[in-house]
Amino acid sequence: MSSNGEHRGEWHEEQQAGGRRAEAYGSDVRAQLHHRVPDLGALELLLAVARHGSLGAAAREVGITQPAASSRIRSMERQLGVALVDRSPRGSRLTDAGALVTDWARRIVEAAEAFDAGAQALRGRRDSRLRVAASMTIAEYLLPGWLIALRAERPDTAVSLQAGNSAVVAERLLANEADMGFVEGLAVPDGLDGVVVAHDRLMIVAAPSHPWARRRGPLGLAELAATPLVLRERGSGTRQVLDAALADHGGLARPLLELASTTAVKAAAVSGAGPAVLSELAIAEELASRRLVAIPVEGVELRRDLRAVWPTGHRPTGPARDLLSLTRARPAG
Amino acid sequence: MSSNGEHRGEWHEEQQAGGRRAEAYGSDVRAQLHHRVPDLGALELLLAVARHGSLGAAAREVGITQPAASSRIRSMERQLGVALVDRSPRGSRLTDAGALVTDWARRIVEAAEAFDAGAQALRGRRDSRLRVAASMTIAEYLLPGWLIALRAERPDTAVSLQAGNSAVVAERLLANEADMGFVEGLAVPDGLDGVVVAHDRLMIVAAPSHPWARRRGPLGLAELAATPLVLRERGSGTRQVLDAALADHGGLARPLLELASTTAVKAAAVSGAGPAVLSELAIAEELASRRLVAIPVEGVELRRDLRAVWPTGHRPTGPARDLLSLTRARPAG
DNA sequence: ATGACGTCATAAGCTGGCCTTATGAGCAGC
DNA sequence: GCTGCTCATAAGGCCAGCTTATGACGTCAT
Repeated sequence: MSSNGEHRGEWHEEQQAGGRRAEAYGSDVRAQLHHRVPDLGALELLLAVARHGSLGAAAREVGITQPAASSRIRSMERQLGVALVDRSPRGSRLTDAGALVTDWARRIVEAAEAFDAGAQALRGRRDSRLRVAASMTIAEYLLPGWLIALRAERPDTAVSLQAGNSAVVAERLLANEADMGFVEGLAVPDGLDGVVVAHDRLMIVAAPSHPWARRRGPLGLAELAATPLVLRERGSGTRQVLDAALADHGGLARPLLELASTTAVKAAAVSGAGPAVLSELAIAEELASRRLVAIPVEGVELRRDLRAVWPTGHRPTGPARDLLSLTRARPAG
Repeated sequence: MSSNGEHRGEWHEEQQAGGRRAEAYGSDVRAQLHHRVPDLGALELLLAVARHGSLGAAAREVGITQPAASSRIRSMERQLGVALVDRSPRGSRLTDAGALVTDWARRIVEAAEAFDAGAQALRGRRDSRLRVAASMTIAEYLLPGWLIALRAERPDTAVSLQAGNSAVVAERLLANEADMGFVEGLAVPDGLDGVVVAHDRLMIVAAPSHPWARRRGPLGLAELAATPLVLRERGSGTRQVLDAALADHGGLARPLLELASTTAVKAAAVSGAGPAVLSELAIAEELASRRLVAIPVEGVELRRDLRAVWPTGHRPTGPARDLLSLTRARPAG
């Protein structure tokens, strides 16, 4: 957040043209996503239609009446300008375009599920059956998925989440204010036991337009160390790992940009500011869609262990064990 | 969806104190995501608040008034049961929980952007400046990201999209009803030229609970061939590649399940039905969150080339070239 | 100190979207 | 032809979210 506020800003100037309603909305109402994307309810309904092959059945699933579903799908088709379902007296099937739209919709709904799982844990009461404390990276990228999986297996487990750095996690666990913790970093904090549940690899990434994206061989360490990069600020977790790994290669060059959040670094890299170093967790989607390209580097593995932790001697039991078993890394590489 | 719905409900009971409503909706209203997840407009507003550090400024960005923003954020906090922003007379900053929620929200908004980019192209008129024909896999997973990137670089390029198999893509191109195509598969259709823009690797995946997820070494080819898998139906693109690759190892065992869509295969695998074979594009997120685990296999690379194609001799120019340059794979492996 | 400008909150009123119920029409199978 | 499924249309109600108008609080410059 913050920090990447410059290469935007061209476009919300005209929005305030001022005046009343018609003007207040400005001429580019449609710059807002939610005017062009159906709301979650409609998307859920569409997925239900895809599953059931019937508007009425879908309506029942989402708890509305058939006419409501009918009108909602219709207005979604109007909004998108695309026919989504073929209606017939014996049911409704998705059109080809509808199938595609449904797939895209599913991604939104999945993201919403992760949001929900996370938010629910964040609100979680102290009396939850499973109180989790986790580092930011883990809470942000991994935990929602785990919570969804946990919910699928043990629907009655109420989870609460507290996010913070390793020290906070340790403190919570030792004060018995959390049943299980997740930390990233090189060592297990004092007083805690733990197991590695995953590895977070730091990757060198660049926009596809960057020359490095066209290299033939992997990057040499010296070259990496000599190139100004987009980085998190000194002191951050990822920066520590990076500094440590390159210490005996002369250390890093002066950064091209130092930004305060993972998101800002990512945005800078995507927009072509320069090569950046980011957790693979943060960039899975950008890699898949080729908004970013991973640059192989010779001779370093910038790995960081992600661990589940608990107070020494108190192996997790009950819900905590359920969660742990979901997250266990497979032993081999 | 479904599955949960009981261990909550303490706190938005009172929101609809009204009598009849409660019944019309049925008792498990809250099973629906959109009752627990703020709508897109609210999420966009939250992101704007994060960027600007001020409710008023955020309100201006999204084109509403400050009181509207204030009330919207507040009701989002009520809905989630979590304080998201610290208000002060000199601005508003996200709380820790708010930062986390904002990160989760960003994923939803990004998915919505992809949806929007795709839907817009799908609706696109024949007179668009760039008419694209693409295979399903590419249209589903890759194209939205490319379109977002293209829009960022050339905001005035109107794109239209037609999805279909290789034959359809070829036909469109040759009839000059498309300016550029994308196909997956082993060969370039007759009459077309093309370049490889990406590689789609088929991966063997299983739920983390599956024994294969705990193997030490990679899987042998023979063992793979002997194990019933969850697969797409015979004739599908992924199935062809798989059958070809394993032909000289005795071919595949009888499938455990044959399903009609990638989504269905994925769902079966995640739910632990058995190991499945899926495009890496389809499972990036599941791998990152460990809902699925990739099983390394000895001695095969199930690769499939993804190519940009055009009628022989008509190298892409103008908008088509812009798009192509976004998608170009880097030469090395 | 005092006013100007920034922040956010509260109150009252309008409106549009989405829901409901009630009804009708098309097609399949006994 | 009846029964059961499908979807569509019409009329009416309610609520969420918007607007404008106002007030209170804090900071900074005069």
